[in-house]
Amino acid sequence: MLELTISAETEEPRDCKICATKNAGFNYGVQSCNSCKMFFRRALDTSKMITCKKEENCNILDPEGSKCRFCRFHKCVLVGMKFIDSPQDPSAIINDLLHKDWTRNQHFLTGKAASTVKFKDIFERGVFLFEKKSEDTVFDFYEWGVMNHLTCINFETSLSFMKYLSKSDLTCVLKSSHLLYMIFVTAWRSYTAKKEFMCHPDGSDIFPSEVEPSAYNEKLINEIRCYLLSCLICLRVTEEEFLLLGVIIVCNPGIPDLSQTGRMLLASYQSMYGQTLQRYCSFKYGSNAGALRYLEIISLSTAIARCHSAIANFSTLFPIHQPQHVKVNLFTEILAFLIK
DNA sequence: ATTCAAGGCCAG
DNA sequence: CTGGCCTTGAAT
Repeated sequence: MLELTISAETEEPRDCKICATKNAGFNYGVQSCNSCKMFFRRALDTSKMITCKKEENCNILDPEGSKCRFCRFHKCVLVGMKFIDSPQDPSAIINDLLHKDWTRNQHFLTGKAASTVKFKDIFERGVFLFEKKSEDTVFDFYEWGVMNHLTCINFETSLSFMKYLSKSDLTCVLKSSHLLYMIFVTAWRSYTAKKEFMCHPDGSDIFPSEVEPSAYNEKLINEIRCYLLSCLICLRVTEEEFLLLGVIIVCNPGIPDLSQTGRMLLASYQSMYGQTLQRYCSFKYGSNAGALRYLEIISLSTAIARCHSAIANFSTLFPIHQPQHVKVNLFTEILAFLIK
């Protein structure tokens, strides 16, 4: 009787939660064999993309599916393997973001989109090719807009957690979060240039020149131009706060259509960046004022969402009020895809 | 954590 | 078919 209970309890739960090998140990917080531990460690180490050649649902338990690195890695995540070293050094995280953001801004200020860029390539994973633009190049609204999209997407996809996401999850993230992030970047850029309304680096408008402001509700136009920017000015947002809130927005796990592993991955990274922001705030403002400050910065995302919704309203009204000025180009294609 | 031999995969 | 490169799992 006693013997039966022991054998029943000791044999089953010892299996590796990923590949079902007997006599698994305990690694990364999960019952797992040594091979899966090594596999997981290596998958985290490499900066290379891991992809599935089939449908991203290979069965790790059958010998055929067990060869798929993507599906094995995602099963590791699914059964709960911890993939973030905790706790992370806040200054290392911030420095990494500073560097990525600097690169984004350089591309935006000095580059132009390569002529080969097509709409269908934009939301795929990969590095965009930017060409140097000459000193005397003058961008119109649409050219600034395309560069803003491309450089922001390039930044977003360069974030460390993006390489873990499946193709469809990557598309979900970009489709739901990219425009919010780009709006925030545009407001930040105008804020650092000490402007009182949103504009491009050369001071040109964030509306196409053919837009006739009097055809629209003045409140709507002002909301897009000024509301978010006035929040940044009012809060005197620092660069670190901008960078961290930016990634917190990009790794929002609450967006629709994500796979379960995608949600878990994003949630962990969002929490890591959130903790970094908390620690930054309490370091900079003291622990009491820091807690309040953290909430103020987080609540900026409401202002970003408000601007986003105003832009969505505007782009619905534009073809109604000024149908003769509707254009089809790369910028309007991207916007239509994001707002639909 | 690092090292190593074996096996798989791809290009020539 | 062959050689080189990469991944893997077990041993150190």
